[in-house]
Amino acid sequence: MRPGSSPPYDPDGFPRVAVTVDVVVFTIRDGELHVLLVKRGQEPFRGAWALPGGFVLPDEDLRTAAFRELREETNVSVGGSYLEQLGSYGAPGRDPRMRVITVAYWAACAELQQPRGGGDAAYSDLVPLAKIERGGIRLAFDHDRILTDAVERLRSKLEYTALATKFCRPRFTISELRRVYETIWGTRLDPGNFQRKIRENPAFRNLKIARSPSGYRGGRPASLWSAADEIPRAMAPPIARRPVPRDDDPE
Amino acid sequence: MRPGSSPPYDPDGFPRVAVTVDVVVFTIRDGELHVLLVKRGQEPFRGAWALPGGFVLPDEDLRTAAFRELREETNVSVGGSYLEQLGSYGAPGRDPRMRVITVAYWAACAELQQPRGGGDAAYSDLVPLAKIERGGIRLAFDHDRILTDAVERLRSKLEYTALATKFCRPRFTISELRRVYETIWGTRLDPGNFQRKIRENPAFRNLKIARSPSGYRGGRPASLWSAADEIPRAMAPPIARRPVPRDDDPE
DNA sequence: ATTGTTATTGTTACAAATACAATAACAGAT
DNA sequence: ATCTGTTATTGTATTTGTAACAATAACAAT
Repeated sequence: MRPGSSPPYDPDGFPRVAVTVDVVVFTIRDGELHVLLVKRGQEPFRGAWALPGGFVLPDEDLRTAAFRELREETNVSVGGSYLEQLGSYGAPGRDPRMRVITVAYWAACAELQQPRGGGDAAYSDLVPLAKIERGGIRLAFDHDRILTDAVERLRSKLEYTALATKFCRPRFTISELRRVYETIWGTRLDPGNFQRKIRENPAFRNLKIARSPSGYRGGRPASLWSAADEIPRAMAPPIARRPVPRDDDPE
Repeated sequence: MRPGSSPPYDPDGFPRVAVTVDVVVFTIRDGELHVLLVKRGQEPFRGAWALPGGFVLPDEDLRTAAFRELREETNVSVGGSYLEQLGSYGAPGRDPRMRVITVAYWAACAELQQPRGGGDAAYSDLVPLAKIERGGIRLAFDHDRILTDAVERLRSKLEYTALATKFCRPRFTISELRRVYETIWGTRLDPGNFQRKIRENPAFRNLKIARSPSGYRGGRPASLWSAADEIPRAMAPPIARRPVPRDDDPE
């Protein structure tokens, strides 16, 4: 049935459902993958960690709503970042008060400014994903599930797009890029082979300038690279994810 | 903002938004990829082709709603088929009457029974995708866009999952499976190499029985196979999609 | 038996990924 | 200046994977 017909269950012609957006923002800080969370200032789940998000306004695009809620609740703008729709979550009862369907987005960001709570969020901070995955933190609503799905999507999208560049500054060295992969996958990659893969991949552009000497700790200066496209496009061939030697090997 | 707070723009605490589901059902008929469509019996877009779909009921899961609307509008049940969420489409103005956000699903089916219109659908039929892609048919709302996204997802998911089995009966021969790939990709695949790939892939199980002699036109009887899992899981290695020699080669 | 058709297996050539070694380019210490 | 530590980058041999296509096997129909 569509609006216009008159279903018997609702005099208004359609059921009352609220639509929200929630955003999973990933960033790397101190060599660890972090997620941007808010601490809820309202019931239900008051005081619990949750994904930033909220209502879609009457004349607002879903994506726009995601950007806005993020800014309102965390004071974070993810302008040049990658933002993609993850999917919708609408199980009845996922919000104890009423029927709420949420459209989840996820983003990959370089160097986030320090978040600051706002709106319904009492507080906001970047939380290490490892802490959540170890079970140390439980999220409100079904946000655990949303986060799990987002992590899976992030890990797999790293393989076949140039998404990893979004975790770097506009100009980066190949080993910085490699460390992004290693951090998110929890693996170690061969520097030589990785070098070659990036060099031969048209999704990356060599700027042919050496890294400025500021803040580096000896060794041959790396040359700087940038992503060839604003939007991380599909790479051929992909970067293979190794069978995961999970534990950090001591060499 | 979340329900519970009191935004100034709406006395009820949340904006009035309708949520629908729409379903893209793919099947192969007469060696051609078809999509299940309905002919609209109501304004707007009365008489135009559209994806089957409609309102989510107050206590209904999104996926359940997709199954239900499909049954109501087309009389088609996609029980053992693969049904996956595609994404949500919620641009303001995508429905001329009011704000409607739709959650789109897509399905891969073997051998559909003949559809029959019902509910808001005056009529329902399987339409060859080629006809739509050639511009012969325009769909209502933003359903063209949804369909395009679904086709893209289908084509790429064929590569790295055993999804193609869902277009076959529970037991199938390798060449039937190959024809599924060839139909959907519009390519020709080497029978020998394809054979080997399937045989060595743990996502497929050899039943070690030959095809029953009914309805076959000479040649060595093929042995029958089935999918190893109910849900098409990721395959390693993937089946490579060839650079597309688009035109059907005359040999 | 012969022919036509499809399934299945083999073989070879080629392309790509990997492991690992070697070299290059620098900073800082001696 | 030379040495040492560190990182970037290139080279190479080996392994692995893929593709093309030829050959064989198993049947039905004639």
